Amino acid sequence: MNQDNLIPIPFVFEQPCPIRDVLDRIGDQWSLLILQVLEHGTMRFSAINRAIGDISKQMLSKTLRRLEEDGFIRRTLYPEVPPRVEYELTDLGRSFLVPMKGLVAWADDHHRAICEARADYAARAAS
Amino acid sequence: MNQDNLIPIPFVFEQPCPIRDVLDRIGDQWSLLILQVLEHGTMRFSAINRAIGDISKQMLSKTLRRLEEDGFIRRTLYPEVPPRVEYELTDLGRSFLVPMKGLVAWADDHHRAICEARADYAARAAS
DNA sequence: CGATCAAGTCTATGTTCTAGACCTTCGCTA
DNA sequence: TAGCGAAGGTCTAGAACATAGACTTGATCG
Repeated sequence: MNQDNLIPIPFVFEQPCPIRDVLDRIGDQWSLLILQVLEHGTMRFSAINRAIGDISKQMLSKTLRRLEEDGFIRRTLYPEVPPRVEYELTDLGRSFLVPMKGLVAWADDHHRAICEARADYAARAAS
Repeated sequence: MNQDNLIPIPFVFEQPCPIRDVLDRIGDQWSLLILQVLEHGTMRFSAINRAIGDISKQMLSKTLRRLEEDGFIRRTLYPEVPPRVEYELTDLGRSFLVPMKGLVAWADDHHRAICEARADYAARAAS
């Protein structure tokens, strides 16, 4: 019935799995980008919006809320008119930047190789 | 018209941006998970499927194709019946594991803190 | 009086993901 | 000899999610 005893699988995620839990939250289109932007200091909603450029306000709002929920960022509302809201990294968020910078550096270093791989793939697909 | 000269923004992504290019591809629900699974060696389609557990075949197929396109993994088809297809990391893919392991280690180390942050947030939301 | 600001939310529309049926070709079983 | 199951997918229908853009709120400016 189950193949697992016939064909051994080298690796299976236990469920629930802490890595998956974190990666599922952080591994989306926008979270890493937002954290990267906030590295440069406290920022207001619209400033983050403009820094990223092509994120919708709804998605930004939702992602910020999730990052706040997970303790990566702190949200401070100043009840002025018009309202002012500032976002900044928490200690947890700042500590996350360390492994993330490794990822970003890798991306920077290997971007050319990836582009070449894409060109190769396209060339092979065409033939 | 444009606020950028009135309110300085500490950070703006240039477009096109290599970091965004890589992060947009790798930063999805499944790519990191698949690469992590493949760290343990060459695997067949259905083995990856079972290792991850809750990915749909379509998504797995699509994500594998994208990873292959970007040069992270190599796909080898053995024209037997039934067909056998094996996936393995390329050198590029393996080099990516280095920064990724940092991320995974961080996730492991800080999972508890994140869970606490979530509980705090829920408690504050309830009150 | 009307426009404008910031930080969102709401809505309509469009894109993407999921679950599950289906395809192929062969060997095995009944 | 008819039918089943295997592997690695693809196809389809429906659900979930993302986007663009209008709308809100209340003080301030012209």
